[in-house]
Amino acid sequence: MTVGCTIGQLAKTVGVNIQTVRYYERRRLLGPSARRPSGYRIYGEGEERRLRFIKNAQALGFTLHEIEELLALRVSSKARCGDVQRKAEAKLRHVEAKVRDLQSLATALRRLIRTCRAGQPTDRCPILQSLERNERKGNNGNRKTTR
Amino acid sequence: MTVGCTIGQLAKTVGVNIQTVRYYERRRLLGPSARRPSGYRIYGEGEERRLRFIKNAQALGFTLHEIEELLALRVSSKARCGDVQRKAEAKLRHVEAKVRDLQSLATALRRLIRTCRAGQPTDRCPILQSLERNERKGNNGNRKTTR
DNA sequence: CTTGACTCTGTACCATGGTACAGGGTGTAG
DNA sequence: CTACACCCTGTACCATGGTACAGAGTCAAG
Repeated sequence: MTVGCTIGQLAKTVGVNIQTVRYYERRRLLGPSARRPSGYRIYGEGEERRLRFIKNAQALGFTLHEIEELLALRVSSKARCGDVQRKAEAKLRHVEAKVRDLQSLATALRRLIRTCRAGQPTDRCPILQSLERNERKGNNGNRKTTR
Repeated sequence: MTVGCTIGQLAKTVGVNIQTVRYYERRRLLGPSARRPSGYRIYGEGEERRLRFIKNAQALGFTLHEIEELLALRVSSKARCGDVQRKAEAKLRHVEAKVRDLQSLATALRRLIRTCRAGQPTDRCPILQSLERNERKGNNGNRKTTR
């Protein structure tokens, strides 16, 4: 199965837009294993696995650029598991920081909801006030946490 | 302090690009409190707080569009805690969902990191291998988790 | 041989969140 | 009065991750 499929078949089986597959080719992430004389792209199982790799890594929050690096690691015979591990750990710290930030926001929202006595004007809302602070304690000027 | 500062002073004290301040004005997020006869924008403490609000909310992963909604709540003098409460509850569900997404992502990353034996060549790296799988179980086709 | 579905390339467009000019006017210190 | 830093508007451009369309060629069924 999928021994020499077209771009449309590949896109369908993996669940991706055809345009997106071609976009990945422009980004040098994917590329067909061959072309028919007519110019039609031919994809094999390797390419299907590679495309799934891209989509799965993306679902884990990696950017296409980071995925490019992971793919390079995978291909490089010199690279070691430790290289991948370090990248994953960096991403994990990234994600954990964001979770903490969001949880403190959720806590603030819950507090607001609890303390909200209907009738009080919004200029005393604790969450809104908290967003005006300057501190940025845990997250020292480092926005772009996950993006 | 900051009783009638220019755009450059505002940008500097909050740590934002001048162009970005003007961009927020185009997006109807900020706006100066007044203009000098020459057309120079004048910003007061209220605007500084508002700008910090935007940056803090952004650091927590809110889009500019969502921030617009939060600001609308804060600014409206007619808005009551009841209004805020409903918005806050919606926002909370939003944030909680985001936290869940990110936590499952973190769990997946941790699992991968644990199983990684660092001396191994990358063609046997469990992280990379797992990224080729088809399953997508916890996170059913729901990418765009963080973006 | 025709028809319809599919593919090709190239280019344009979308949203998001900015950033960078160009070509002018303003404000103030010396 | 002159410099120089700053501000104005308008427009263009950047990256990211796609998506769409035009106009042409290809493939397989009937």
